[in-house]
Order: sequence, then C-alpha cells, then structure tokens
Amino acid sequence: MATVAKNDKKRITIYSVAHEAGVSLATVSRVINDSDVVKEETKKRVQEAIIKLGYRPNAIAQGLALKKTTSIALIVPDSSFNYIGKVINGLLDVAKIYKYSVTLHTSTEGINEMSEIVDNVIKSHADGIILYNDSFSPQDIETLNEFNVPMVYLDNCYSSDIACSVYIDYKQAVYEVVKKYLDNGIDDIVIIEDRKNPINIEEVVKGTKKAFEEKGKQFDALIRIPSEYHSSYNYLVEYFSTHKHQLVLTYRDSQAIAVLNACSENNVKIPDEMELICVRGSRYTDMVRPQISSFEVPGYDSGSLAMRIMTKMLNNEDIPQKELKLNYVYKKKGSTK
Amino acid sequence: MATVAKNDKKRITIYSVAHEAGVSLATVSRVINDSDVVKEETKKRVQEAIIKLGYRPNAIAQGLALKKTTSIALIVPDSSFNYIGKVINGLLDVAKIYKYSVTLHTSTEGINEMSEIVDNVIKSHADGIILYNDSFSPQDIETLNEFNVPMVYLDNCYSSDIACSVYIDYKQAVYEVVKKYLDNGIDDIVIIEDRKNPINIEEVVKGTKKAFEEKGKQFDALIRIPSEYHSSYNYLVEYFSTHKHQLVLTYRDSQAIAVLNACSENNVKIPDEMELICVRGSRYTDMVRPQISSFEVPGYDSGSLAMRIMTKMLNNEDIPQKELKLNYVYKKKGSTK
DNA sequence: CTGAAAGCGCTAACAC
DNA sequence: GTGTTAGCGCTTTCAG
Repeated sequence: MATVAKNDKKRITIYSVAHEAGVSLATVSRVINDSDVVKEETKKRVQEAIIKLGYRPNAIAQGLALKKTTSIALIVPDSSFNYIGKVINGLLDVAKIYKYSVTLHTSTEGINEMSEIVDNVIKSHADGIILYNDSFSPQDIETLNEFNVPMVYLDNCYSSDIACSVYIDYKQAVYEVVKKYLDNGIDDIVIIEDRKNPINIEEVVKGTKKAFEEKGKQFDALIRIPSEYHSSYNYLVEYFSTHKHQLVLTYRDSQAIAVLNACSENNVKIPDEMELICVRGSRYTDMVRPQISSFEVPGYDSGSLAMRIMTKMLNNEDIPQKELKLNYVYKKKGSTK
Repeated sequence: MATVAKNDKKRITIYSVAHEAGVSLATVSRVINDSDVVKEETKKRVQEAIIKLGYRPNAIAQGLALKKTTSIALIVPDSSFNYIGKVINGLLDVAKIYKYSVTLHTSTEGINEMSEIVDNVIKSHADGIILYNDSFSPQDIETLNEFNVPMVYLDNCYSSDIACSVYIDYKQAVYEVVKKYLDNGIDDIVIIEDRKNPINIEEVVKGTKKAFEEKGKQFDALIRIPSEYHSSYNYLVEYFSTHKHQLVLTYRDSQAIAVLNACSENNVKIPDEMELICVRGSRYTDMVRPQISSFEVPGYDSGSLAMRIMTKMLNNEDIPQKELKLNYVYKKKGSTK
C-alpha cells in the first residue's frame, strides 16, 4: 500500500515574492526578466526575496502570457538513437545555451502515425520543430508546413518560407568515391538497401548513377533486402555465399558491419577480394576489424548547427542560406585497398 | 535577406470553437475532455466546429489551469545515446500511450551542472522526472528530492517517499558468473574501469568481490584508465601488450570492443588465451567477431517499465514495490570458452 | 521608477 | 445539459 506522497508543498509564486519584498508583482516580473530599469535597491530586495523563498518562475505561465514556450520539438525515428547520439548532443548543447528545452518525439518505421505526432507537437505549442527523419513523405512535409511553425530539417535538403535544412550531400560524396573506382576500372559496385533510410540511400544511388553515366555506363545494382528478412545480416550471409562484387556500399554502420560479418562467414576476404565502404561512418565502424572506410560526417556539428538556425528563425534573424550543406571527409580505413 | 515568415495566422482558441458551434466555452471544454454528459447533438455540433476550424487545445493553457503539464523530464548523460537507445524507445512508447510528452535533458560528465538541470526541470513544471544517470551523487539526489516531484531512477537502485527505481542487479549478475569461473579454478580476473558509469562499475566490482570472498580470496584488480588517456582503447593496447589475464570484465559495449581490439593488436587470442565478458550487452557486442559474451539486459523493458511506474505515481496508484529489479540473461558467445 | 489591471487559453465549481 | 465566472502564474501596457 505504498502510494506516493503528494505534492502539497506551498506554491510559491510571483505573488509570494512580491509580498515578501514589499513590491508589486509587476516589479518582480521586471527583475526576473531584467527588463526596464528597476531601482538597484528594490531590485536587490526582490532578488533576496527570490532566493529566500526559492522562487522559480513557472515556465508554463510564462508560456501562456508570452504566447511562446521556449521549447522546440525534436522528431526522430525510434530506431535512430544508436547512430545519431552525437546529433542529439549537438542539438541539446545549443538549446541549453539559448534556454530552449527540447521535447522528444519518435516516429515508428512503417506505422503512419505522422498525424499523431503532428497533433502532439502542435498541441504542445513548441516554438519550432526539428525533424530528423529521412522517411517523411512530401505530403507529411506539406502537412507540417501548414502549421506555420518554424522547422529545420536535418539530414534532408529542403526549405521553404518557414523551413531550413542542414544536410550532408551524400550524393556528391558517393559520386566522388565511385568515380575514383570507375577511373580505376572497378565497376562491379553494389549498394545495400537500407529500409530505415530510404531517402538517403536514394542519394547514394543517385551519386553512383551519376558517376556511372559519366562513363557511359548504367547502374542498377541496388541489393534489396527481401521483406521477409528481419535482419539484413541473415540475408547478406546468404547473398554473399553466391555473389561477389568488387565494391559494396552501405549507408548505416550496422549494415556495413553486417556485410563484414557475412563475408567473414563466407570466407570472402575484405578488402582483398571485396572492398567495403560505409557512407555514414560512426564510432562502431572504427571499432570493428578491419575498420570500415567511410565518410566522417559531422554529427555533433549538424545537431548544433540545426539548433542554431532554429534560434535564428525564432528571432527573425537574417538567414543568408536556408539549405546548409555540411562538409564530409572520406576516411580510408582497412576495408578498402 | 531571407528572414522567415512570421506566424500570424489567426489564433483559433476554445472561444472560436464555442462561437462557431453556438455554445459556451465551457461546453467545448467538456467535449474535448469528454467529461460530464453533453447532449449528443451539441457534442456533435462542437466536434464539427473543431474539425472545421482545425482547433487543437493549447496544452500550455491546460497546464496552467490544471496545474499539471502532462510532461515528464528525462535526464540522461550526454554520452549515453549510443547504448540506451532502446531504453528511450521504451520510455517514449509508454509515454505516448498515456499522453505524456517527454523533455530531454543531458548532463555532461564531469561538469557539475546538476543544479542547472534541476533548475530547468523545475521551471518547466514537469510532472515527473526520470533519471538515467548513474553518476549522480547522493547529494544531487537529495537536492532533487526536495522539490517533491515524483521520480524514477533508471538503472540505479534507490527509492523514497516520492521516488521509485527500475534497475538491473549487476552485482548479482556478475557474482554468479564470476563464481562459476572461480569454481573452475579461474581467478585471474580483472575489471576495466568505466569512467562514464562509476556506480554500475562499482556494482560489478562488488559482485566480483563477493564471489572472491566466498572463496576466501581477495579481489582488487580494477584496471583504471589513467586520466591522460582520452580513449581507453589506447591505454588497453598498451596494457595488454604486457599483461594477460584469464578473464576480463567490462561494463559497456565499447569498452569490451576496445579490449577485443587491443588483444587482437597484441595477438592475444580470445577466448583461447583470454576470455572476455561485457556486462551490458548491446547490438554491437553481437556484431563484432568473436561475439562478446554478455548479459542481455532488457533495455526497452526497463524504459517502458520506468514510464509505467511514473504514470502510476502520478495517478497516486498503489505501487506494491518501489524498487523493481529486472531480469537479465547471461548469453554465452564466442568471447568465452 | 513602480503599481493596477487586462489578458494569454483553458478548467472547474457554481448557478440556472 | 449548459452558461457564468473565477482563477492558474505571468507579462505588459498604461497611469501615476
């Protein structure tokens, strides 16, 4: 029968402070926002009262009065925490600086609960929305735009009157590396599908196609994981027991590691018999052996930049560029020759 | 000069709906909370007005009026996203069911910003706090308790009038496995320090000590990573070039993988020459080769359970047990014999 | 410089 | 059943 103690502590509000300091609540409000010029002496008196009572302004009431919540909504796919940790860190660090709080919303792959998420976000009156979800449909985006709340898209290139984006040009990145391989006469190149990142894998394909086309060749070697396979690893083990390629590209770290393992399973030597590149490198692509060649993408920076842009939008500051392309660096590791 | 369009859409509030439907705002309030008995007909009229206007109740105003925000604060170490993704997923899924939103706060290792976080959480008037941070001091906990807001500690065993916890008994888990090794005459066992998880590593040590003591032996083989080493990997490579042990225990996945690599670097064969166990297994401990023996800890479940308990506390429901111990399963993989 | 008072959008008695 | 009204805690004109 252990219910939890109720919260019935005396509420201490702006009134309590006003009373304690012998001023009006307006004055208290002024000192906590240090707006206007309050006489140094009364200011001090109020501050003492605040300390004495342990007063903290109620952000909810402030939100109502100001019609803004100083909170921003972050929407990410529920399966992404493993590889976007740094992005979130960047986001939160900047949010903290600008006194924004962030609420977390996850979207589940496949389930179309977009409208539910939007509903929650709108009701919460977040001042802005940061969307890290590469599988949103144009229609979803349309829906979001209607609410006229500032947005920044992360890892997706898109902008509008009220939306900016911070992204990495995976197409270009992949184009460059594939081109180099083609130049060296290597053209048996395949890409592993990534169901959780359809749009980004599409960029990878585009970059590859571009490089191929420039050589007058055609590319259509996207390896799709049959839907009956829960884990791509199982399929890949099967696949690589009968297929071999010169170069394999994946998007996510876990896909690359799966390829690595599938090959080891089948005694395919990497990089000697087959090379492997993971587009979006992570700490884990560096932990396996051989380490996997990949693009070093600036996770933390993309997060912090996204939040910084958000604060600019919220302050109606000038935004010279609404689609911010981030730099990447190709890191050659042991999985390529 | 591309500033962002301002949000000057006409606000549609409960008044708009009342007007549109030709009823009072009280009635509208009733239908959106479907409290009381509203005549079916007027109810329908109101609902139509809601749809027509696209009205969404303002959670902030509700929060003010009800003195509760239906939001809970989640505090995690900023370095943890890589391995507690599932925990967060569990948390959020349950929160969604109960209509709670969750705001994210991160604490940075070393930096004592606890008071700042507390400040933000208190100001935000979150209805509850879920704390996943194993490096909080008893004093921090004391501080938090003062605010009299319901808390649940994740991965930490602690409870009070107003706090519950969901945790895994790492001490017992480790005790069991170490005991088995000792029974087999293996006693050259070391534990790798984990600076980011001091309390949990302490549990690991305790479990080991207990097993040792039962055999009349003493344990004091905690390998501390010298503070000048940023990455434990570098230190471990050095360490294992001159040391060898029968069994190595780590807490986190990345530490275990670092050991694996350090050994491979030094040509120490795992598991033949040395065995390795990672206490808190993850998808990555399964991805490396050999796969690392570990305890399968129910990340998702611990998250969802924590949130469920939170909702119970918030509803003043009966909580039969305030410290919930979760089950773990030892998974023998390739890193042990 | 400071106080009085009118909201912000919604809920919850309390009347009718 | 439904409307009226008094807050919830804070900001912000507008006076003084």
